Amino acid sequence: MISPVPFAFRDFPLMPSPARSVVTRIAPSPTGSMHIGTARTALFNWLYARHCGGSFLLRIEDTDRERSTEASVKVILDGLNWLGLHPDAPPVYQFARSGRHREAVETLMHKGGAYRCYMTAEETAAERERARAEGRAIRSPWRDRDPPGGDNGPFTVRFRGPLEGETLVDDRVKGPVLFQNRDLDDLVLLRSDGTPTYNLAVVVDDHDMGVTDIIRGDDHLSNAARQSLIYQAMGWETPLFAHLPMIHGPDGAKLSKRHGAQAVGEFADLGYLPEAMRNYLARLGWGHGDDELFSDAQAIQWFDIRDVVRSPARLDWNKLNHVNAHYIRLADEERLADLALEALKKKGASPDQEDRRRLLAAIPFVKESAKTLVELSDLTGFALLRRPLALESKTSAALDVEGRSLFERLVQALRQAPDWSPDPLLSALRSFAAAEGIGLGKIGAPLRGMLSGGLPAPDLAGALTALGREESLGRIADALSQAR
RNA sequence: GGGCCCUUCGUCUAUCGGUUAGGACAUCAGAUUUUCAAUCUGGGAAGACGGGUUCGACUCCCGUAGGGCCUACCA
Repeated sequence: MISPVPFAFRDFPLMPSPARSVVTRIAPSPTGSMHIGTARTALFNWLYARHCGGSFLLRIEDTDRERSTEASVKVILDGLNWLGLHPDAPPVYQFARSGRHREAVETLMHKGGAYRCYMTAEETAAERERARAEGRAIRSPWRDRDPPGGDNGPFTVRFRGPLEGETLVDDRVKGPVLFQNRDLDDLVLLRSDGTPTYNLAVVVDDHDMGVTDIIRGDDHLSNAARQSLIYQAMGWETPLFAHLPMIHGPDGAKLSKRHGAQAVGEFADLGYLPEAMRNYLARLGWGHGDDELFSDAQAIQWFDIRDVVRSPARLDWNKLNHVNAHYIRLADEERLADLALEALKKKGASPDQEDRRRLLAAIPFVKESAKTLVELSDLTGFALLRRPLALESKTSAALDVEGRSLFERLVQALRQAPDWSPDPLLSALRSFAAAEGIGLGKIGAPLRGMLSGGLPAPDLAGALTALGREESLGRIADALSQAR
């Protein structure tokens, strides 16, 4: 159970220019993890708000007291924070506003827009079955009954929707969508325990929060019709709707655990950078010509709700990896070192300052090829090994009498290098091979083995530089004496 | 069952009646080569199907098929 934190948005001047500044919101329910689709919806709301110079709000939809938990609220807050999508005001907790919701229902009852329904759970279930069989919406017998006198037992409050006519949802991504009012049922506004339901609470909160543009998943498209009716009954201006297609797994089915990841926290653990997620997610369902890799500033500048795609998209790990690799190359090396350190800790290691120093030295030589932070930390593993390294058999095999003397000469050549950095080291290696009349491959493989102990490593000059002069020569010396 | 939404290369997408249907990821071939990767060059790859409308349809309309959402005192 979460303890609601009351928040009055009147305290926060959200609309500096009250005229018609854009207000968007993300409204997740804290009932588990934060789905990647929710993250994308948040991203689009954020991009749109930023593009329009409006505000982006967060509302926690915790009216389901059974399923809402405080831990899930934290997951949402952490997820948005990690993604860098910071709301412009403290979160609104929906449950804390239930008094206001009841007040709205009260108003609606006075206007004749709602009524008490005394159907029992069994009666409702039976009516639902009948309605389904007859291919019509569920109807309550209490709709047109005179206000019942006496005690008829527990009741819900239902919306009295129009039986005729039609409701247009002029969706900005789906286009105009027409609903026949007779197909819409009288939804429950207040449960028999007096708590408000979702469809009522969204409308009241969105109105009170001044939300001008509702951008959400298209699983809410038909709800938009019901909600429009409530706005009208309340005499409130209906916001603009934009319903985003959903994100599916690589196989086109609803994205779930079995597709590798589903929650934003999992993507973080898998080693994806938040800026890569923003870029990739932006391209899922939205595009700006042929642009694939772009900054937040560009996305904000370019974002237009009219360019949002109508059809659902599938999560593509290959492309995500590609985008992530791009941002790893761009990332600051100190930051990457810290992130790689975290990845190491998650694997159970307990790296120290010396490890961080070695990591940082190696990162410039591996950041070009790492697709994720996990890979990045794997690729730097060779640098973290402590002397003496265990040699692979194929390495020691190359160190027979002849091999040892070859590498002793190589050590001399390396010592002559004017500077311990990639270019001089590479030319030292090349001219040594030429002087010996052998190919680089002849010395490359064993040398790599001596330096990395068999772990993946960058190119030779890079590996030597990453390790530094002392460590490199030390590892070679270890190997030579070991092979003796 | 009813209502609604969706359908361009394997994937993400461009096209907004007239294009050799473009790009990106993936894939294949080649180059490079000191493992793996990265990188470079090149290739293959698409309008679900059937009807219309039109001089001309990926683009507009209708139907079919296939996905999806809603149809809760969940959100």
